[in-house]
Amino acid sequence: MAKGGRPTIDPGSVLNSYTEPNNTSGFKNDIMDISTYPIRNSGDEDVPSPACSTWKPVIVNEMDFFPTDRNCSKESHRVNVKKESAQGVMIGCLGLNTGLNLTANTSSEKSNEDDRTNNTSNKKSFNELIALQAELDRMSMENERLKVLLKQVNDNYNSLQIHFATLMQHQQTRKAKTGIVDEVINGDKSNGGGLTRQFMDLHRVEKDEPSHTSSEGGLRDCSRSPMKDKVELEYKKQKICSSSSEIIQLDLDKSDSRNGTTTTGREDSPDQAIPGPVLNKAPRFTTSRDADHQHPETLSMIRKARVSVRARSDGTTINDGCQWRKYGQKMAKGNPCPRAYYRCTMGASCPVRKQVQRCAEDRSILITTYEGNHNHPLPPAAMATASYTSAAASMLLSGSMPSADALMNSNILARTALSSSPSFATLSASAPFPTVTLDLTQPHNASQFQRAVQGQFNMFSSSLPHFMSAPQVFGQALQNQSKYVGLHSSQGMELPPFASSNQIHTPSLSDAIGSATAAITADPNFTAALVAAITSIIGNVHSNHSGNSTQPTARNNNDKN
DNA sequence: CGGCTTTGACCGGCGC
DNA sequence: GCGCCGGTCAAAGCCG
Repeated sequence: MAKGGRPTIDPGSVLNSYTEPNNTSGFKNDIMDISTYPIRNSGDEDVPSPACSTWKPVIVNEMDFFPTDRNCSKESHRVNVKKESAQGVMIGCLGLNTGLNLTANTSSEKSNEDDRTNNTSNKKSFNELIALQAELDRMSMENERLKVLLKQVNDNYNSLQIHFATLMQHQQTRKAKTGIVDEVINGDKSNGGGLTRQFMDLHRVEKDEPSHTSSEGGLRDCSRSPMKDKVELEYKKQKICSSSSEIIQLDLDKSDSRNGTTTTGREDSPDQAIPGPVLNKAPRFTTSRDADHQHPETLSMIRKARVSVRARSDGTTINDGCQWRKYGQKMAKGNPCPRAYYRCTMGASCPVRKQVQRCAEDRSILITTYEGNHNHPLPPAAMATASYTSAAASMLLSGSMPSADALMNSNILARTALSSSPSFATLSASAPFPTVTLDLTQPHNASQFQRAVQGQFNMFSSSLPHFMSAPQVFGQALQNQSKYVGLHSSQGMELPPFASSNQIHTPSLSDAIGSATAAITADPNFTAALVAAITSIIGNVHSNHSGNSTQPTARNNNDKN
């Protein structure tokens, strides 16, 4: 307990849990966007899973939602026809003669009370008939609508099936090529996690022991009971369908694991030894170049978009340059570590919140999830590193952000960087709110991310002629980052493993990203923040991996000194 | 005394 | 309708 409050458990000692929900609660709110999946024609053959031939889709071609009602209606009308035809009322089951002959009542020349009674009865029956017909029409329309809906669901299901099969094929191909199955982010977590992790489990399922497949795996083990496999697969597919709109799962570890070494920055060219991304699909957010036409839902989604940072830290929270006030702490299901809720107090009514929780599996990992936009200027310390996660967030929100051109460019960077550094980031729109997770627990993740960004910088910067001066931002960014170091050191923050000894003052990229995430939306000019990100990253790369610092790095070092 | 943390209560969404 | 769960509120308490 840092200050005040009733004595209780130290949140720092037990804080956390990965932001991905656990299996029991991580899927209930998931929305699946299958619109981007390829639509299969009804005549297409089912594509069996390469992992298990027993996977057969259940295709429902058509369904009559009101067979009973319709029969009843027909029968009812049939009766009515008999009943009314004598009075000139023509009624068909599928069509109603609206030119009803209502002159039957005119024959009541006797004008006695019996006739009036009969007329009243006839009119009543007629009204009932009209109502029934209307109801029938309504049901028919509803039936047609549901048919269309069912067809869409079937198409989407088939598309997902193809997509899944493609993923499995991709996995097998890559495995055959590399001989090593990737450990994805949080790959050490066997059963926990939400959709992302679940998807990862699918991703890595091929290497799982058969005994592990009872709950999570089993897709490949076709030697087991086909029926059981089918059931499990269907269940898994349902979970995916219900929870996954899309995942861009990037595995950085594979390049290193394949090489058996940790890449060390500048020696490697950005486009070298980095496999292509496991880009399952494009983000579901369609690109909109017209900010004025943003839908309220989209804007709301932007506000709700979250950036999660996984970083090793012994402190209760990572220092991100912002001021936070804790306003709550809860025990999250599936994680023995409590989740702490913080609110930004730098602005009068700043809506930015963050959640801090320790990873259940590895409590040295602190997961910080940021949400919201700062409505106040940020200190340089926060601004400098805010952009680290800007790229990730921009990728997450690609096409949904107001500034179209800038975001397109930022997406270029984000996609390039992240695609070049698989496993550094996991993008998930499946959660209740779209979330991009930056995993900085692996040293090479950070270094590869830096390297990837660096390699793309020239191309990227050329497309941003209107951006603010990169060296300017760069110098300030690194200067500000250097200020973090002492603070973090005093808080027991660990230095990044990739930082060389002679650069002991180089800030932890994890911390930097943490602070960046906190301030991710602080800058209304998102592109400027993105430039700051690029330049900062480049600076870090140079300062971390090269004694021959580039000018910005040297400048930074000078600033630090 | 102001500012902060702690923590139980409360609220709303969601699934059954 | 009920229970679960995540998120938030606010009173209580602590510290400088």
